[in-house]
Amino acid sequence: MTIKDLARQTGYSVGTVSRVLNGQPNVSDKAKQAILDCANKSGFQLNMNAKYLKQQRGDGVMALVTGTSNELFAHMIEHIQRELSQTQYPLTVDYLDENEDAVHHALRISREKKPLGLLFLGGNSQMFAQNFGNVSLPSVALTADASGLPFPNLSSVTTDDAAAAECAIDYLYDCGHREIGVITGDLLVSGPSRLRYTGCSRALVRHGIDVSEARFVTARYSYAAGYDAALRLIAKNSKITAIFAMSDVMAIGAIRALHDRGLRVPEDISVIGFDGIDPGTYYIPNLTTIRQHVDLLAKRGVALLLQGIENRAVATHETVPFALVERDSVIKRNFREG
Amino acid sequence: MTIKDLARQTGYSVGTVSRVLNGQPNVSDKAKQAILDCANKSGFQLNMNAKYLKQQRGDGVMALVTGTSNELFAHMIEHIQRELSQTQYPLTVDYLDENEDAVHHALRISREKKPLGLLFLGGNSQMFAQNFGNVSLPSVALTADASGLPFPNLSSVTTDDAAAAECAIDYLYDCGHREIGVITGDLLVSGPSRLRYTGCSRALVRHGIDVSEARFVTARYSYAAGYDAALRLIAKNSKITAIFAMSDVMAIGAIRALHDRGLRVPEDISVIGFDGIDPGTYYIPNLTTIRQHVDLLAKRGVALLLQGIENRAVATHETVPFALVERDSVIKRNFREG
DNA sequence: TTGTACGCGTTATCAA
DNA sequence: TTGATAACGCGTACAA
Repeated sequence: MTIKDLARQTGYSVGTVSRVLNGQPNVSDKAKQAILDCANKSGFQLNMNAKYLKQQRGDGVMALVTGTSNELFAHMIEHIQRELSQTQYPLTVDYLDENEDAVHHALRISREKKPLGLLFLGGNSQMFAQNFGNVSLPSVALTADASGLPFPNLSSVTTDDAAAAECAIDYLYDCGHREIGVITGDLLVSGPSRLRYTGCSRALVRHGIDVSEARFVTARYSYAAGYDAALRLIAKNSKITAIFAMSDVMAIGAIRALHDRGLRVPEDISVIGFDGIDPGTYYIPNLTTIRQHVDLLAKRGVALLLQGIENRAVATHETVPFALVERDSVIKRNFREG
Repeated sequence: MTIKDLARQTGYSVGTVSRVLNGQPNVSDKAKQAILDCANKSGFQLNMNAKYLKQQRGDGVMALVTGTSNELFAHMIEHIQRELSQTQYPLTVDYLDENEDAVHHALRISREKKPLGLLFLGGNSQMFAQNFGNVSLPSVALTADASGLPFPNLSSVTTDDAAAAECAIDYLYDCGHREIGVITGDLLVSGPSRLRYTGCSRALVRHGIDVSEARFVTARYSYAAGYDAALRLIAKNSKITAIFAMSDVMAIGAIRALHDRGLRVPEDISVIGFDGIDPGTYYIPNLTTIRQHVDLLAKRGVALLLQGIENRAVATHETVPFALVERDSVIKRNFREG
């Protein structure tokens, strides 16, 4: 079934059929009726390959999500969808593997589907630095800070990761914790992790706590890695009374590990996470965390993208508020020292 | 950058360039070198629209995953990937929204990308029943039983959901529970849920427990829905000592709800889940569950697909073993009655 | 071993 | 308001 067949069956030409199918003007109601009827009856679908091949400019925006099962991004996509549904731009989402190069993919997409704009969820800034120069579409990076990058068409919206991490450490300190451990993401590949590390250091120094290597362990963003990391951390430093994990997923893995070692959370060790995803809400103990403002991230991201598309606005870099969510995985210690 | 440009730059013709890019024979090493060099240097990428449009038959298989953030399917995809990497068939994965029609999408894919075979993860059997007649590619449904359907090109691999649910109820019974509640999926849309319901009934009847409406509540497969469902269940039937939730996600939501009502799990109420996904492993209490054999599901699914592709084998319907994973969310009751 | 030319299904331009 | 026809970028007979 092609538009050619539709044309033959209805007695019109492919030109007219195409115009009807794309809702273009200058078609008689009679033709529209006949063609639409026939299309529905036969379950006709346009071949997008041909459409994209011919079309020199699409009409939607595309979101590139790096890292499949990522709760945070999943929610963000929902909000983006909602924002975009207020506009005329359809959204298409592509899911990429953790280790795929989002920018590389963006290049292909630009040529093939020719969207009006690009939304990057995740992906590390090194990718952007290296290859983004070749993409010419208005783009915005969500949760990856691009403010240091020299691209006039790449905006970004992020949580202030450094400040947020600082807030987490401050909170632990205020609860009386002095021996604080941190489970970080991979500082080499994750921009947000680096920023959060910076925030941690700043807070620790400010409180007169040494920023020794013994406080930090690195992990991938998974339950299993968090589990493992917690074990390494308490092996390295047995006096720890509180842990800041740079994601909720790692925090949950960590709590489980402590539990399996016979340590109670929060009575023996407190744990604070980062992100504010669903599973933390349903965990026992209810996970104390720094919540990223997912809907604002989405809302501002879409707004900046539209500005880029409609006003050719130059790249802007925004930061969005976060929130400390006090729940049950951090406890106040009785402390004598201050 | 098109193959035309590559041809011009290297002095060869588009025919030769195309042959090189597709690794076809009858090309001089010299030409191969020159063209590949030039392609790499310029970061050339084939336009897949044009490729698919022209190609009358692809060379890979496609997996259609219904329901984005679904842990079970995410793992299954990994295993499928692994299986397929042993073969010559590249895998492409498409993620569909919960409420999209996978078969509809399959139809489009068949025409546009022309894969050799289709793998359906999720999707309900009503879709298959209604529209699958139009797809002619060898296909296999994973976790959706298609044995009742009259399609010679649609195989299926499932866990024996009825037996598995029966096992869950038996286990609760053996642990001394008599007042058992069940959180089901939507019986109207979910085939597996219906089968599990059947298994539940069978086991309850066998144990002389009434199959009253008061034991059952329906929920979507989410934490929040599980939470809500547990509340409804204990409101309906306050004597319940054990709950079988038809997914781990619902089970976790349920445990949280019970916890918030001041009920301890498993001391006051036991909970058993279904699936065997990661979060259950890291939950506290460690979630007792019926584990689906994800890697076998993947392995057999791929095997059946290959048989369909390579031997035009007629559809086969298999069942794969499950496992009762005894962990900490179910407790043995002291019971007097037997 | 290489080049030429046609067609995949659509959009878009131009003439009718 | 409609119809013919030229692209879009590629694969592939077929000819050279």
